[in-house]
Amino acid sequence: MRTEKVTSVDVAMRAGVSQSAVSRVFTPGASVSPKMAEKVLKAAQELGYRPNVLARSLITGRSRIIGLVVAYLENQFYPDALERLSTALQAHGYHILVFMVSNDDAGVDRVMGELLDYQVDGIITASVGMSNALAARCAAAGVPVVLFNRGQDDHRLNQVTSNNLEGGRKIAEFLAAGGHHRIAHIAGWSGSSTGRDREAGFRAGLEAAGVGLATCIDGMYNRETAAAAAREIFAGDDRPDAVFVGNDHMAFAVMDVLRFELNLDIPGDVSVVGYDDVPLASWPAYNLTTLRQPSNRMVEATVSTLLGWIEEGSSDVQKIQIDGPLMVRGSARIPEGWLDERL
Amino acid sequence: MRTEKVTSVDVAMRAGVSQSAVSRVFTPGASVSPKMAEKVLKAAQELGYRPNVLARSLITGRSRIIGLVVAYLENQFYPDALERLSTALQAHGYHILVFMVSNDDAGVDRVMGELLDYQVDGIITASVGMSNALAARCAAAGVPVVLFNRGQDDHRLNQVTSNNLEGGRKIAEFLAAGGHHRIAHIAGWSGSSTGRDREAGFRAGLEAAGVGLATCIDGMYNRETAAAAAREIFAGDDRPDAVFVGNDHMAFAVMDVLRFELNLDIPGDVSVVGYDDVPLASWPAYNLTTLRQPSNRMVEATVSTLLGWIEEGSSDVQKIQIDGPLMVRGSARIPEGWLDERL
DNA sequence: GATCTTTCTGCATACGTATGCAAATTGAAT
DNA sequence: ATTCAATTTGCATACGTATGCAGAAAGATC
Repeated sequence: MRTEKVTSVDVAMRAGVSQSAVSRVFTPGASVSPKMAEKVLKAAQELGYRPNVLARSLITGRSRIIGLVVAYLENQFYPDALERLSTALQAHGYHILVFMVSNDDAGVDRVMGELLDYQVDGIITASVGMSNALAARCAAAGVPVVLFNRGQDDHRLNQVTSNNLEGGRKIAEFLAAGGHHRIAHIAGWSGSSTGRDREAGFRAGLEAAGVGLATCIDGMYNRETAAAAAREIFAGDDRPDAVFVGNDHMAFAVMDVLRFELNLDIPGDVSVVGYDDVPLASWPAYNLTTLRQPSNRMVEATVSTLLGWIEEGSSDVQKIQIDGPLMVRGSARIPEGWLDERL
Repeated sequence: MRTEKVTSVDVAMRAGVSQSAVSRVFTPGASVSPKMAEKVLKAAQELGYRPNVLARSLITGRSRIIGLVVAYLENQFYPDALERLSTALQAHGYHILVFMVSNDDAGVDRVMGELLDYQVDGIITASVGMSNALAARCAAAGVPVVLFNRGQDDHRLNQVTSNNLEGGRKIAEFLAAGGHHRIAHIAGWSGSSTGRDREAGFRAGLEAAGVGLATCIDGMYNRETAAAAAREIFAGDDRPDAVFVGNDHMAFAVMDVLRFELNLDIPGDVSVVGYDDVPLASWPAYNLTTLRQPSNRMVEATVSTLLGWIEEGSSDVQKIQIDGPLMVRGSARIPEGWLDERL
């Protein structure tokens, strides 16, 4: 069953030329005469030859592999991003090697070793942080890193996020304008920059509008935790009339609790706002008002940053924040005249 | 910024031994004395040496890379499977290289070339078919293939699916027992074995129960197409009282149309049954009755088949079908006594 | 046609590792 | 201590490709 591979040497013999000639024909921009190219391509065709990427990488030092580190794909935002990233990189001749990881330092640490073993040309972490020691190791290995949807202070790490502060602020403004009085927040994981920034922006926005924040619980970006938080917050008599949930994935769980366990009407009794605008948010069953993270533009920025470092040897660290619009739908009361103003 | 890599030669020099000794220390099962191992590991530690997987692959002929071909990650079933596959393979020291592809022959064809260029040890296609020419090419290259959630006649291709025929039959039985009279089917893509088998099983089951199939439209595994089909089927006066939708992903779209466009009650006016049991199906907003594809067991079967071929040189082609239970929830009328019988 | 440039080709070597073989070391057995 | 077997080690080479260098071929110029 094991099959003899056809190599550049085989092609060279068949075409009656040297191995280097074959190599050059398959190396864009190398110096080859038209008739040499023709001979070689013909022979290659006949033998079914294709260059061995791995062998090539050994000498060029380029593997055309990008390592993607990701903690979980349950939140629809990430498969969506993965699909876009993969497609975009594929168009540039790169491919994604996937590393699933538990989102703690030990897990990331272990995986990062394997990652470097594969001689990846670059690393994207999706919603995963990185110890400074690791950042240093990647830098030492000459492998550029882009944190996707996660911020971090380290001066070696590129990062692409939405403008979470501003996003939180917009949502506060929207809810305040809607005349809500008791506003709650089920926050994103406080161990993540996204969670912290959205909360900070939200708090700042409320303060600016002169409205207080009634309650705030960390939802850990987890469905169960968020559901439990919702039960707790909405148990008492003077329940909130609005809640901003740190991402859509949790917001769906919260809406399920409010509607099906507590029999509350959305948005009649409570307004719910999420963050991300995953596809599901726009499906009628949820119809969730949410702040869009423009994943297409985030992916674009991620890819161009990464390729800039890899192919053009760039070395200025990018900290890119991308603004997204509030997608006003039916899960939250819409302030008088709000939609008109924005047309 | 480019950094000199530390190689086995560097370690050898530092430890005062030969390069081959270093190699052996890092090759499980090789013959090395304890004190040699100690010396080498110490030097390796100090220099931060780790073996280069790519260079290793050049000589062993094993890349420890599995190519995953996938058409789209919108249907939650696939990110879920991807996560499980990646985790399982990681535990065996393999990693997944992702290839996104449009689900037509040309797309698959193009991508399969790139795939082989990377010298992958095996290929998994998720819900993607493969021309016989391609199957032949992979066989010729000695690369085993497992079709995940897709059947195909080719005798060289392993495949792991749920028992789609039986699943379709179970659903028919359930709907018939529920006393439905006008039963419709929005089928999975007829270009796929899963779509065809589920439909065939469903038809057979209905026939066995003496109930006719009112309408059947191909939903192409696509939300929009399925929604359009629902509008068409449920437009007239004598609308169906039940519909089996070829997968959950489409079923959600159908439920949205029924509820929010046509103001029908589920399951009061119409029963809806899906296929897959993705996580979303159990969320209260949909609470979808559906046939579970046990993705954990499907992944297990896929991984063990693949590793059997790769590591033990197995060569019997597996066509594995895994039975799944019907998850009875609230989207379809439950036949009298049905739940009791099954306890 | 002779000379000078330019373009093309082959030779040799390098990338980082694994492994067959023979030499060297160790240990056991006498 | 001597012999023999078993274990460990180093040497040399191979994997499949890219590339600097020098020589060959092909054009360009007069």
